[in-house]
Amino acid sequence: MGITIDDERLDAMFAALADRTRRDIVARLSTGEATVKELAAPYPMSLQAVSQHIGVLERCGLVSRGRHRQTRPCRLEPQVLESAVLWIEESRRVWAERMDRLETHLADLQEPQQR
Amino acid sequence: MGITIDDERLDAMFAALADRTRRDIVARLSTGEATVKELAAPYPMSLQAVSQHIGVLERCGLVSRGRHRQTRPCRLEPQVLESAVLWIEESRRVWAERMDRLETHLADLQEPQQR
DNA sequence: CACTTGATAAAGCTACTGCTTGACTAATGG
DNA sequence: CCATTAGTCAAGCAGTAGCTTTATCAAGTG
Repeated sequence: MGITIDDERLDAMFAALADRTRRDIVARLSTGEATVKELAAPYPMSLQAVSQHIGVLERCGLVSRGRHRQTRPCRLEPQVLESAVLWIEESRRVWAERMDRLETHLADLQEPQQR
Repeated sequence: MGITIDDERLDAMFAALADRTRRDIVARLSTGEATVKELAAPYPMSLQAVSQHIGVLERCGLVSRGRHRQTRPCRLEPQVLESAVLWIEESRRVWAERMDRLETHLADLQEPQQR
């Protein structure tokens, strides 16, 4: 029971976000579309390397590429970020509930039974 | 400006969560402490492999290991999960704000200026 | 047409990951 | 004391990730 999110998608998404350059690109795209060349400009690596990073983001659904003249404008697809948040929040929820029960239990022990 | 979270920590955390076995261990630990042996039991891999996975989770602050008799009870440290959620929510917030402005702008274009 | 620009494809190289096995340590129990 | 249990350490190996360089393609521009 509980929300089950596709494991392969989570693998790919977390792996994609585990790279600073790719997180940077995601943050940049959250402010609007950009071409590969524009995205590559700030980095000391080749355009090809950045294109490969975008490929990783595209494969896990975080980014999509369109076509306009010779350029391939990239845009963020933020919906899938939701699945990562859902997974994290689920673990935190279970842990928090357990801590609540634990505190209640400890309080019960401390306070002698009133009967 | 805005919240800046330590990049190395995010690298390590997202990389740790990019593995199904490790996500599984995190989920298991959200329901309570467990020893290495207990955590390893469900998996077809060696105890050493699971111990290494726990090491990865420990290095990024998601899990801590205590000592009790011969065992090393592991427990979840869910606070650091917060930084991952914060990073994701920041990108989504920026994107959502931009979409709001875009909608407003499009509405302004559609509706002729009233003056 | 040839040339430039924006981008992908493919091959190769280094470094790291996930796993294995074998050896070791540390605490408990006969 | 020796044996067992729980776990770590270390070496090795196959597979992958992140880059590079070279080559190629596709869409303007002179």
